[in-house]
Amino acid sequence: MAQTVRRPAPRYGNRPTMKDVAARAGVGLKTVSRVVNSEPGVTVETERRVREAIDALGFRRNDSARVLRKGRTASVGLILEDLADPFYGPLSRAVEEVARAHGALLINGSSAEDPERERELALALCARRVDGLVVIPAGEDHRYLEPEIAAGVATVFVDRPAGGIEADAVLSDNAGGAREGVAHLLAHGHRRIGFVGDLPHIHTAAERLRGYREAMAEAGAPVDERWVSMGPTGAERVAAEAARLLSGPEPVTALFAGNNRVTVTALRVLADREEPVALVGFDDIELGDLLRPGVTVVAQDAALIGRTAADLLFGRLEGEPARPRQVKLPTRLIVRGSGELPPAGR
Amino acid sequence: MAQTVRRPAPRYGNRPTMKDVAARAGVGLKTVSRVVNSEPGVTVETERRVREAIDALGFRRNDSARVLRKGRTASVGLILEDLADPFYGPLSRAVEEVARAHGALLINGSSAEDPERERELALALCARRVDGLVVIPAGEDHRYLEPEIAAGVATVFVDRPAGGIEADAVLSDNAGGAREGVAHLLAHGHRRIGFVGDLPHIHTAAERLRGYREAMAEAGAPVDERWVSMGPTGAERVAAEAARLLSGPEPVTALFAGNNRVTVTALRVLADREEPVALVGFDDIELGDLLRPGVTVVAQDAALIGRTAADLLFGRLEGEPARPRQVKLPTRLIVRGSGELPPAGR
DNA sequence: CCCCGGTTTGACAACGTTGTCCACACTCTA
DNA sequence: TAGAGTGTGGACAACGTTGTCAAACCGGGG
Repeated sequence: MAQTVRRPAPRYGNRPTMKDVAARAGVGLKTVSRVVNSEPGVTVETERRVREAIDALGFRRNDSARVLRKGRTASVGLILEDLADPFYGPLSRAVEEVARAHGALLINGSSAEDPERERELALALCARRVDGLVVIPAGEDHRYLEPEIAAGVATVFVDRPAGGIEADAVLSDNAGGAREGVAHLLAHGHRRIGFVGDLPHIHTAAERLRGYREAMAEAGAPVDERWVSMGPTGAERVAAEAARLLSGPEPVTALFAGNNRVTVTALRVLADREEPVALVGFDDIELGDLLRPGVTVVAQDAALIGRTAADLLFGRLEGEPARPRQVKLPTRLIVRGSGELPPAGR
Repeated sequence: MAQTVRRPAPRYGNRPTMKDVAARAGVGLKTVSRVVNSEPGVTVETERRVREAIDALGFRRNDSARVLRKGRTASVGLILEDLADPFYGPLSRAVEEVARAHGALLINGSSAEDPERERELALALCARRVDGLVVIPAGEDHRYLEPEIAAGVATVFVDRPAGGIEADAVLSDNAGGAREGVAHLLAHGHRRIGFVGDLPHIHTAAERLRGYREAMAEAGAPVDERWVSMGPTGAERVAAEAARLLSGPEPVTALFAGNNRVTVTALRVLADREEPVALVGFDDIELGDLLRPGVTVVAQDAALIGRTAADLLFGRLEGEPARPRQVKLPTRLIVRGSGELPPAGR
C-alpha cells in the first residue's frame, strides 16, 4: 500500500519557484522574472547565473500565477462536437495554426455531441480564463455564454449559429451546397430523388433540406413528401429509411445524403443492392475516391472554415469593434461517379 | 479603426470577483467562497442572497487563482500526434471518459507530428500545472519532461515508449499483431510477401517489422530483403515502393502494410491493377468493410488503449507507488477479404 | 571629490482565491 | 441568569507571479 501522505501544503509537489531560483542565483526575485520573460536590463553575467539556477532546479514558470497577475492567458479554447469526425481534424489544425501565429495556445475539448457537456466544457474553459472560444455547437441554447461574452471572452460559433444569443458565426453555405448537389442529380436525369437528413431542428439539416427543395422547384420536379426523411442519423434508422425510399411501386432513383454519417450508411445499403442507385452526399468522406463507383459529394472546406473562424476570433481580441458577424463560406461539388449514375431502368 | 485602448488594469475585462459578490450580497468574502464550493456552514437564506448576487453579476470563479491557491488543477493533458487520424478519436474519448469519472478536465492538443511542437505543448501544459499528461510521442527524446515528472506530473506514454527516460507506457502488441497478420497471408498460400513500413527508427515500425520476420521464419519462408521497404509513409514513396514490389520477374503476391496510411496508399495502387494482390494492413481503416474486397486488417483497440492509459495515470495521481510500468495490449485480426486472396497465378 | 546621467537591481503591493482561526449570536442546560 | 456548546460569519495571510518605483551602482565631467 502506498503511503498516501496527504500533501499538507500546496506548492505543486514542491516545485521550485522564482524565489527559489533567486535564492540560488543570489539575485532578487524580480531579476529572475526579468530573465524568464526576456525583459531588458539584465547583464549577461547575471542572466547566466539565473539561467544556471533555473536549469539546476528544473524551474518552470507557474502560468496560473502569471495569468492571475496579467489578466490574459494567451490561450483560446476550441470545443468540437466529436473528435472522431474526420471533418474536425483539418478544422482544428487550422485554428491551431492561426492561434500559434498569434502566440496563443489552443486547448481543445470535445462535447461528444452532448449539450450539457458542451456547456460544462465551455464554462470550465472560461473559468480558466481563456481569451476566446471557438464553439461547434452541440446544444441549441447558448445563453449561458452571455455573461462570458459580456465579460470579454471573444466567441465564434462554427458550423451552426448560436442559439438564443447574437454572436459571430462561420457557416458553410448549406442550402447552396445541397441545391448544387441535388441539381447535379437532376441534370443526370433523376426526377424522384430521396433526401435523408438529420433532425429537422438542427440548423444545417434544415438548411440542406431547403436547398433540396429549391433545386427541385427550380427544375420543376414535384417533391413527394414521402421522399423526405429527417431524423436521428443513427445507422438503424437511416438504413431503414433508405430501404423504404428504394422500395415500393415508385422508388426514388437517387439519394441525397444529408451528412457524412448518412452517406456511409447509405453506401452500405446500396452495396447490398443489384440495381445502381445514384448518390450524392453532403460532407466528404474518407476513401470516397477508392470505392467503385467513387462517391460524389458536396464538400466543405474544413481548413478554410477553421482559419476564418480563428481570424475572426483574433480580430475581436485585437479590439475589432462592431456587431456580431455571420460569414458564409462556399461548398464544392466533388464529382467521383456515384452522382452521375443514370436513373435505373423502367 | 478600433479604439484599441490598452486595458490599464488586469481584472479580465472587468469580471466580477468574489469581493464584488460579497459586497452586493452584504456578506463576507469567505461566505461567498463557501457557497461557490458548496461548503457547509451557510444558512439557506444567506446562500440564497449569495446565489442571487452571483447570477445578477454573472460571476464565475477564477480558476487560475483557485489553482494557485490549491496546488492541484483537476485537469490532465492529452497530446495527440495528429487529430485527423481516426485512431485518436476513440482513444481521446476514452481518456476523457476516465478523466470525467475522476472529476478532471481533459485538455487535448495536437503535436502535428512535430517533436518541437510536442515539447512546446507539453511544457505549456505543465506550466499551467496540469496534474498529469498522456503523451502520444512525436519525438524521440523526452528527457525534457524529466523535471516535470520529478515534480509530480504523472505521465503516461501511449503507442510508443518514451525516449531517454523511464516512464509508464501503454503499447499495442505490435510485433505480435504483425506476426499474426503475416501468418494469415502465409496460411493462404503466400510465400513472397512484401512489407512496407514507416521509418525504421520508429518503435512501432521496428516492432512490426520484427513480427513480419518472425512469422516468415516460423513458416520457413525466406525473406528477400528487397521485399522490405522502410521509410517515410508519404503517398509518393509508398506508391513507388508498392509498385516496385509488384513488378520484376518475381513480384510479391501479397503486401503487409505497416500502418493505416500505407494501407490506404497501397489500396490506391492495387485498385489500378489487373491481377488481385492480397493485402493485410496494420490499423483499421474507415470504410474498410465497404471496399470490394473488404480490407483485412490487424486492428488496435484504441478505446481500450485510452482507458488503460488513463487508469494508469489516475492510479499514479492517487499515489500508486512503484516503478514505471509498460502495458502491452493485444491486437485483433479483422478478416474482410483482401487478406484471403490466393497468390496470383503463375 | 562630488554630482550627474544612465543602467541595473530589488522591495513591495497587487491579482482572486482558499485555509486558518477567531468572534459573534444563538440555544440549551444547570 | 450564567455558562457551555453549536452553528454561522468574517479578517487575514498565503499561493507565485508581475508592475511600480525607488535605491544602488557605474563611469565621466565638472
